[in-house]
Amino acid sequence: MPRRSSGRVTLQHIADSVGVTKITVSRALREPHLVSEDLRLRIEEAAAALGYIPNRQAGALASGRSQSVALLIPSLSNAVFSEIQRGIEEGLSAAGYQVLIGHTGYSLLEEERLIDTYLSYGVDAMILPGTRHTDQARRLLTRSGIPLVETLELTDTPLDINVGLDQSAAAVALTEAFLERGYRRIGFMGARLDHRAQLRLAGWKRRMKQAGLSCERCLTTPRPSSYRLGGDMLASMLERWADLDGVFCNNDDLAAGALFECQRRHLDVPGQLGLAGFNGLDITEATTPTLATVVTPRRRIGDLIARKLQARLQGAPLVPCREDVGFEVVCRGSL
Amino acid sequence: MPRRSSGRVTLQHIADSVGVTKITVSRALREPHLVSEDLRLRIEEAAAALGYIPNRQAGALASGRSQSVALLIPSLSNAVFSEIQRGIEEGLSAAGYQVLIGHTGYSLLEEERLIDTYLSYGVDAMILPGTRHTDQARRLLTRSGIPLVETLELTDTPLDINVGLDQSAAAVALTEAFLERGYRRIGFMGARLDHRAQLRLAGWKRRMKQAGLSCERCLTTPRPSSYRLGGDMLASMLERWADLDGVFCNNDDLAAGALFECQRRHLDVPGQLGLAGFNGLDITEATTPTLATVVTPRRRIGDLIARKLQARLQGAPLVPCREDVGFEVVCRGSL
DNA sequence: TGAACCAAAGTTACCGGTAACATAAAAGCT
DNA sequence: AGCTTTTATGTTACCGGTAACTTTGGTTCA
Repeated sequence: MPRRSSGRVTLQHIADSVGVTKITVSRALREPHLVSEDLRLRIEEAAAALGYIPNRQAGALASGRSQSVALLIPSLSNAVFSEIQRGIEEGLSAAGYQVLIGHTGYSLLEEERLIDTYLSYGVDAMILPGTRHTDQARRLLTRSGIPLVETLELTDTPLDINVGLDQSAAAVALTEAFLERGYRRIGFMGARLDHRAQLRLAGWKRRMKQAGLSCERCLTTPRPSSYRLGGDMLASMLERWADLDGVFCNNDDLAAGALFECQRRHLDVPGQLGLAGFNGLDITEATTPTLATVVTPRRRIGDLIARKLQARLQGAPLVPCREDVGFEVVCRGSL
Repeated sequence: MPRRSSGRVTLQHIADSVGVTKITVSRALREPHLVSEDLRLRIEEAAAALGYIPNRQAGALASGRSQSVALLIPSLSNAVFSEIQRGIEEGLSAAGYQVLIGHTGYSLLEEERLIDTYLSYGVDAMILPGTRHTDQARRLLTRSGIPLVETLELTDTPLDINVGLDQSAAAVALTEAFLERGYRRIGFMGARLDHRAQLRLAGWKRRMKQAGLSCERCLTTPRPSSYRLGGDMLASMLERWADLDGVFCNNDDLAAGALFECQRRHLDVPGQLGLAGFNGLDITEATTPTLATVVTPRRRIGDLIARKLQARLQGAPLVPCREDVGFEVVCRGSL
């Protein structure tokens, strides 16, 4: 296997073509003010003419900074993250960082594997979904010494920066909305229960118990959530608990699926059955009727993460912090 | 700014602790069969005990191979890609490759920028959405000499590997389905027309003209597609062309949004208006009625890309090739 | 006029690995 | 036994950049 000495243009090539040393070229490209106007122009010209592409691996190796940040998300198909990501990316790319995306498939073990991988890529910071990690993951993260962000949920013991919302309180508030409207035999439907989902389930249970109501009408599954699944689960629930008068769906996809199933059965929503989802995705405003949900300020989460992280990357000290971005219960047509 | 000589464990540390040179450690970890059993075990033990994390930048720099592949997608929120990606990732991660995801935001210029970035990361291959690129992008790609994949659409002049389907023919076939069912005043609705969408529009037009029907009932917008937008656009179209009897929606999101709008207006689908989407996402099987669509074999595309790419990465020569994965028109309840 | 300073380049060493070749000891073969 | 092979390890150089320090020559200013 021969070395790839291929056609790749290096700093040295530019240096030779201009008649200087490579460090001068490096400076001209990174810190132009340190190089004389005339020379700088000749170097830039030569770089363009030769088609120079910097080698970030070499740069990162030499400088100890990779100018990249890892963003771990549970699943690419989880729409909740696309807006968060947009905020992060806009903020960080302006500061010259590249965002590397990995997805954990909702598995803490896979998260651990990814942490290892991205550390070996030398990322300068890492953004994680959630606040629960394997012991080994915690060890790796702590040892690495890089800035960290845990997001979506809140914790009392953040590793570093924590930006999220109280999932459980949000679930309580949404359950409250059911109660205010007179629903009593309210069920809960959840798929692929990650920690956030479990917190929401706990919130629903808490509020139901507090109201002296039964929590038995609860159906969960480890399968990934989808529209179809929402419909199937609703069917099961109606069969099992014929007196059901409302369903708290763990997320908007399930809620939409449940709504479609109601339409199929000519079951009036919200008259015969109240429905609500969680997250506030686009679809909740589009269906007929529109879907009640808890809107999470995802874009703001992304922006906030970018801001906080930049400060840390620029040397702000590690002071574990916790930012509650809040939530908003939106009661649309389905309640 | 001090060098990050921090606590990071290197091959040398392991070597010192075991009493060998670092190349032996390197070998023990990468090519275990070349190192004696006893020594190998001691090295592995030391590596684990010290918490060694390899530095891929250094490895890539020295070997000229980064064991990573860039996957460019138009948008993270585009569900069409999540399955394609799953196939790619499963195939390539088994072969030890890391998939780096970037998103172009449907912009060829942004794609060009990303190509530059990922080349500077030294990726060993690149997977691109579509077959159209800026001149500069083509130049960069060709010069890089790495294996390339262009996907989703087909071209007669692939850069390297081309895996996709004939978008225009698929649109013709779907239009055909409208015609067979007696629809005549069929409109077309499209948002954020990337090249694939334009090809579909062209297919619709072709078939309509061939049938001697009008193509005037066509509404497009550069805005990103969403459920809401589908509803809004349908409203505009109904206002403008009161006699509309069917709408070919450029994708499933728009189709679902249009369906929701019909429900709001108590407009019977498919009785008063026929609807169809494109891609075959989960939602098309969930709505009431279910949505007609063209199902694209996304998972197969992903698998095929992984297979073809692996061959190239293992040294198969560059022989431009074109793989047509086909499509399937599925007429569900909305037609 | 000469010490102090600054701007603009250059020298050297090093980041943490891997390739390619070299060596030493053990094993196989006639 | 002596020669070739094989196996297990080491030596050296290099990948393509950057940090830190040094050199050179011109300015500033008392």
